[in-house]
Amino acid sequence: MTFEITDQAPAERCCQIELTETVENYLKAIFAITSRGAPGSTSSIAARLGVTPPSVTSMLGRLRDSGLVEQTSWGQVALTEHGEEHARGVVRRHRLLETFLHRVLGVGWDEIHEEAEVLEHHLSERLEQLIDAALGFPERDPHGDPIPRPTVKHEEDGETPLADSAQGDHFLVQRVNDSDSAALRHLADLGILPGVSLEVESCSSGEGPMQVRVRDRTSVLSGDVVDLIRGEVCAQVATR
Amino acid sequence: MTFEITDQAPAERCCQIELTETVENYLKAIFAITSRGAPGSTSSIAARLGVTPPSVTSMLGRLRDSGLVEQTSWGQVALTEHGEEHARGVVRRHRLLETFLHRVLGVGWDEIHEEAEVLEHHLSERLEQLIDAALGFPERDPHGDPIPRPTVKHEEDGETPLADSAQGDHFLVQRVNDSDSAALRHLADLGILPGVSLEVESCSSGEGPMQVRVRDRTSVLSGDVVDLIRGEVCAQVATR
DNA sequence: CCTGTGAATTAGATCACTCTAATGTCGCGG
DNA sequence: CCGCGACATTAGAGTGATCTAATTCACAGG
Repeated sequence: MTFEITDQAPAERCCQIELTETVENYLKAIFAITSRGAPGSTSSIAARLGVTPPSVTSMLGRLRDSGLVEQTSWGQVALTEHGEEHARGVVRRHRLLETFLHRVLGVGWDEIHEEAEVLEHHLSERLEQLIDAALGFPERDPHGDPIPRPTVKHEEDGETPLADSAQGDHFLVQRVNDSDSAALRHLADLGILPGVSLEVESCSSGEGPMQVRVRDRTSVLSGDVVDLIRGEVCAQVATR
Repeated sequence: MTFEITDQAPAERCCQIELTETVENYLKAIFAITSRGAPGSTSSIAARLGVTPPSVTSMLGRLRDSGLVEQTSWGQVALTEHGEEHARGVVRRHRLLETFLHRVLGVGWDEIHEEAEVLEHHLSERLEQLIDAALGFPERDPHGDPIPRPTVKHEEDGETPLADSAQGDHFLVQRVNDSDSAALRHLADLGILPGVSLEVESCSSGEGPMQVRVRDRTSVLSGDVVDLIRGEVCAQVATR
């Protein structure tokens, strides 16, 4: 029986840890996992970051000591208020950068993610603000994902996965997960972008591939690709 | 027809060391020191990077093993061809970024250095090229420093230090060292920018302060500030 | 109620980068 | 020619981030 009380004052002894790129990536991973409702397990974090579970355990110890995460049950963690704030900041910079690179430098829809993935950790607050202003305080990035305002909570995952729609449904694409360049190119080729409406022509039960129609073109999307798309199921919709 | 393809990938062997931010900063420091003609001593590198001499010795060992520097005599190093190429790449990205931040985001003359100092290590080749093109392939950054072309050698230090000019000389400012924000603000206040011509009204022998006139305004520059300015001594010049 | 299984953790090691303290090496002035 | 001062290097240690291998833990099936 361990003495896991750790009731040390949750006072403002927040940041004894250095917010390195590594730490930010851990926070971002935990944020991404837990904001979808999934529990923040050691192995899920390890899988997402491409490291081994022991590495995660070790880092979680440091994050816990700095008050950025808290243990909820055995092997489960959640971000504290502080940790979530930092994580949202990283996401904000990521999406601002994507928007900036796309609009200002013309970097392709499918390439901005990798660039932003690096730069998000090295953008000063000043540049973040300047970019935000230069873009006219955008609310969504080119993939349709919402750009969190600084320190203001936002709804990360309001939309429905495409996989949840049924045959015959009309589906308004609002967001496309940006982590896979090849998939993004593929979707762009098919005309599947945020703001585009499509119709579900057939779908296997469960999580198989789907056949969808965009305007007059029918395409088959693999299950993996389907999982990247979120939006709204619409009873009746006019093609935009 | 001979098949002399044996030596096809010599570039592959060079990088057994990871080009981390730290390594790039060492290369940049050595480049900055040796391109001024000074010998690359352990302590000068240590001083420039704000680390202790033993740290430098240790890093130099790794750089030597990777063929990026070579020992010239006791405690003296110089960049190899490879090392210099990398160093110039970093300088190129630094100056491109300064130009970009200044022209596109309107970041102040005196603030771009700190931002570029971080971002230079995280700019992909693709973004480097896009920024270069978006700026119209600039040849000099906002401080007047030349932007090296990729892989093409350039003359780093063709100009004369202001300190070398004599009383009565007309001096065309071409470059202002970008490492000191406060000095840059001060010089901008005095109207001393690249492309501006000034007249030396008086100077102490050696390296003391100087009194200079820009248009109709006379200013006294401390020795430290004088050392930041490079340009050309002109017999006769029209104020631009 | 016990045990097997899978996940989490601990143990022990490595590598990069840094430090302080101790030692080595050069070159110059007496 | 010797020693002294300045500089470089070696020795030894610490931190961050990672790994593999061994161990511990929680829970479910028999």
